[in-house]
Amino acid sequence: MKFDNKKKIKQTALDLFGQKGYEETSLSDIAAVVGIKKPSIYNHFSSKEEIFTDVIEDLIKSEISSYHKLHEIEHPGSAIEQVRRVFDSFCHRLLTTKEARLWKRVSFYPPDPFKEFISKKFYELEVEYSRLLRSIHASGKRNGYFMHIDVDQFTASFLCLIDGVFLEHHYYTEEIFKERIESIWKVYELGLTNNKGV
Amino acid sequence: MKFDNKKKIKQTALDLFGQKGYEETSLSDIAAVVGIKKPSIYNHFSSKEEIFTDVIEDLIKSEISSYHKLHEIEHPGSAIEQVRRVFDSFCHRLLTTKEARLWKRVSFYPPDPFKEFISKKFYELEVEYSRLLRSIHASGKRNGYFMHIDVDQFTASFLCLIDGVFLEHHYYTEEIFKERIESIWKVYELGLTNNKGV
DNA sequence: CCTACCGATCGGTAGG
DNA sequence: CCTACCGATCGGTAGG
Repeated sequence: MKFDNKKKIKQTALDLFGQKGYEETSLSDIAAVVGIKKPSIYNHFSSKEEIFTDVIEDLIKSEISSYHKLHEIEHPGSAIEQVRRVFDSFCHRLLTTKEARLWKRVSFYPPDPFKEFISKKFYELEVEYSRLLRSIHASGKRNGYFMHIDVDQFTASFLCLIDGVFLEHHYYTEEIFKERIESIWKVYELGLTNNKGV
Repeated sequence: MKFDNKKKIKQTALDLFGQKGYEETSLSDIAAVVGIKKPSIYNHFSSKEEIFTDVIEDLIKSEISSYHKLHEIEHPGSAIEQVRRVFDSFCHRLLTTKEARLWKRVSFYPPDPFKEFISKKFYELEVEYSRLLRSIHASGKRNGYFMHIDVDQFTASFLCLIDGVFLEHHYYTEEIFKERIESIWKVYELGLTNNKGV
């Protein structure tokens, strides 16, 4: 394949940028994994920055298309079951894909030359998150859920939950983490289903 | 003052390590802010790594003593009011101190040579968090709160809340952030005060 | 795709 | 506290 190494460079960059960070990953590191020498990278990319933007661009596209899919499929069950399903799907993606690992790192600590670029991409993704969550909130509301929770409160609390879970995943071992997820969900679910005034 | 510059180096390192990260901060950067030349740093520290561990050690001590204080003072009001007060105090610390900014960065993405060191310090802090939250849970329980939430669920959900809030702070402007905090708290409070079965 | 090389910068040392 | 310097490594280029 003619473009095999270009793909390999991008996959390796995705992995190493996510593991060690952009600045801490050298082009020699990437070349070594691909099995070529550093200058050969310049046959495919004109700079390290171009590799980064290419990789991020790909990753955003795949995130967006995955949220589109989540949005289009049928959502059987109660609103709470739907939220739980989206929660699981977000968590799974967040915890298992290299794309999510890199995206979280750079949205949290963007490398200096990319601050503006990252924040633009961040708001593109936000649109997708919000669309999905708003639609769940609306359909839940029609069925008598979310009595004391408006759509902005729902969206904000859900995204905070996801972010918190993501951080916890960094701190704890797999076993402890799974227990914690259930504890966290329990309290969140109690919040969503509270039907009396405060 | 004889140790003036040693203090200045540590304060500058605290600031720059938190802003740009450990690897991205050079000793020349630090020296420039302090107003000396790079080699003069070695009059006070034997290596860059020593500066880092010194700074982190200080920061952990000050975090722990601040949680001791939170733990010792009187906690008037309902359990929910107490939790909100601790929430505000965590948030305030997290969002305004250089110590918290650096600590979050390195606990989340520890520089390679310090992975073990950081994880040891992380568990020291956990002990303090847990002590405080467990005591609030116990006193709340005695007054009829937390009917459906055991102490581990409370602790896990509270720490997740705090971590989520911390990430949100990175993403949004101050105004949007303050709205989001209230939305997030609203749902969390509904969770804590839910008195009916699910 | 490679070897050979560039200027800049890094953490750290020598010597005063 | 400084100047002067070290070996290593960085992103990137020349030339084939």
